Amino acid sequence: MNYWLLKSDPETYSWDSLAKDKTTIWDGIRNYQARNNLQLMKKGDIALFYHSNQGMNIVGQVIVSKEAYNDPSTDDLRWYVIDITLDQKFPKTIALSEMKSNSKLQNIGLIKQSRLSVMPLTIDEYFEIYNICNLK
DNA sequence: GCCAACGTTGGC
DNA sequence: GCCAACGTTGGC
Repeated sequence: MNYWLLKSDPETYSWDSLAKDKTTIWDGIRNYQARNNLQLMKKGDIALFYHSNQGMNIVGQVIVSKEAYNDPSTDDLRWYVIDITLDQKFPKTIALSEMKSNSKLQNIGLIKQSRLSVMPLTIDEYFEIYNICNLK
């Protein structure tokens, strides 16, 4: 089991859209590093869902429901997609500013490489965020 | 709306 | 293979 973080501009595809769809194809990745990460994702892996530009916070988590396959929205065989399925909306969100000031989260791609849209998390990083988002 | 960071493209 | 020019992303 591995842990990931997926970034989405809510103007393009928001958590609310996923809440209606339940499962969606994660397409449009046109960056090699993000693509390489996509290809490493296994069915059952968990990904935190981050809203960029508007919100700038983590709102919930999803499960990888189908592993990487060729992006059907293009003939270009370089690009891949996965399917994700809604898992859980968090009771509490965590903002980018909170993550930036959390000493345990200084190495996550969100902070170190702000343009990367698919990135791995360590187990410790994942649970640090998960626990904050589920605090009573 | 601005701009830093970064990726891509194309001329040489 | 280098690098300037350009485009895009995303935080502020």
